[in-house]
Amino acid sequence: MVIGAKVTRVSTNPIVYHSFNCTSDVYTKLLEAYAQNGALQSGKTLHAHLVINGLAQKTHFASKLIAFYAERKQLPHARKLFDQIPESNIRRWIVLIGAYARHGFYEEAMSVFSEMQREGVKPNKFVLPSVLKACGRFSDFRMGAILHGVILKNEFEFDSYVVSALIDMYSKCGKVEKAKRVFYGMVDKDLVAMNALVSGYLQYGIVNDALVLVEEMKIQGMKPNVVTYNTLIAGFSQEDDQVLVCKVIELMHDDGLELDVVSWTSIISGLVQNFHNREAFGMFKRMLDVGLCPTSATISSILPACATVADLMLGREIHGYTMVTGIEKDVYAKSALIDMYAKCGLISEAKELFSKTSERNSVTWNSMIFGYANHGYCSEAIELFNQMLREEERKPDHLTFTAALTACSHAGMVQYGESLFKMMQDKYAIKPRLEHFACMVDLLGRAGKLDEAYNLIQSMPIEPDLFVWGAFLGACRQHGNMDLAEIAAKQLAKLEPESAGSSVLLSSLYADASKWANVAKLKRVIKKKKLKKFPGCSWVEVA
DNA sequence: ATAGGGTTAG
Repeated sequence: MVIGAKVTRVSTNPIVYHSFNCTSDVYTKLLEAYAQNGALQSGKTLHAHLVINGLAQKTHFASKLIAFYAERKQLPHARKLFDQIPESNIRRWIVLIGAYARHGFYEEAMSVFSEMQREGVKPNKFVLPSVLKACGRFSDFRMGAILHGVILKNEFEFDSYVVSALIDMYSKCGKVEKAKRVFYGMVDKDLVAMNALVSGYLQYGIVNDALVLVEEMKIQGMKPNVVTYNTLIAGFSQEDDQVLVCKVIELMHDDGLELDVVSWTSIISGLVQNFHNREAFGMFKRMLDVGLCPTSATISSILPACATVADLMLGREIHGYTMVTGIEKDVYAKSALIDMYAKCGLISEAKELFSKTSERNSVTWNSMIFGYANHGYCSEAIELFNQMLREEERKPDHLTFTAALTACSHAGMVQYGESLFKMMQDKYAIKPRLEHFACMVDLLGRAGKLDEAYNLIQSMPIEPDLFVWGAFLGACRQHGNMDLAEIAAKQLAKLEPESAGSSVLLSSLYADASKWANVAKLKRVIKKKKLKKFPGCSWVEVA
């Protein structure tokens, strides 16, 4: 067997290894080769062979195997191996925590870090950036502040990786002042640290400070890179500020940089988020015209704009592209596709995608449950919700419960809905939000339990909004309760003076009750306030 | 080991 550059081409059949009676060296080379581009299956085969030869638990191999699985997002495999190694060495912890943080499992990253500390392993400067990242993404400021203490105590504050990660953590937690203080305390300010602070300013809405910082640092000789500019573009585009987006593009040109796929994706994403679907499609086309290939992020950004029957054709084309490129497997793109089909009413297509999915996150589940619930497949929605509860790797979140409660409300399942509302708080420690109260009011109200709905509203720990009162008013109308309807309408008038929605609803209520004089009076009020009723509309697809 | 773009919402 030849060992060296061509080692990736070696057969992955364990019988072949066995017959060659491999040495440790061969395994090491194989593992290193697989680490970069090996398929998951090849790695598993090699792993099996190491187990047979009693080598899997040797620290040297185990660390490499952990890294192999972690890199392919096989965190449960990585964790299992990790647990099988008795020896406690910080490298293993770094690999595992880093993998969790890189793949978005922030809670796991932090809990493994706590575990590491409980076992008496002292954090070093290599593990801290990953943990700080997890804190930031999870907005765990308390933990982040403790880590800041660890950094100072161990004199890690001169390590640029650690400090940049610290600034990023404070930025993500919305503690811009702290981020600023750390940045200005740096002796050698580096680009990554500056970019982290720019991102903090933007998230905090101090757009001008972000621009000023970049200009200031330019004067001091720092050269912004494409990451700096993309951060600015993303922030401005989300704010729907096309003028500033253009300004940044000009700055990029001045610096001799051109827009990359991340720049385009940021622009498209902002347009879609701000409902400029046509402009987003235009940008998407221009991006293709300049020869850039959309990534899974581009696809997940543009798909929500196709989630209407009128633009389904484009959505289908994009779906085709994801199948050809392999992007379809990406959990973001997959969830967006499921949502798109569901929103267009193509439940069976959504379902097919959902059932073929190997990797699902809460968004994937929620999209499908919402799809069912919003199209009247209430029992399917509830069934899927229960399946999610049974499959423990993904916990339901506040949107899962919104989706499930919506299904209950459409199906008139009052008791079950009430039990879910309770379970959400007691078992999953999710505080009810406005949308949950709105669902509950809708659920109780539709069932004619107006007093219970009203009591619920009055017991709310947060101020009811127009959806809550709107649901209540709708129920009052349905059941012809004028007294409670007037209470709701008054609250609505306070909340949404600029919209005529509640007044229109109230006027039809009065019409139902044959109080024509009141209808006329209301219509005058609406006219006087120049309120506009948004007409309902429908789309047909023209081939 | 650190910085940029992404999916669900009554």
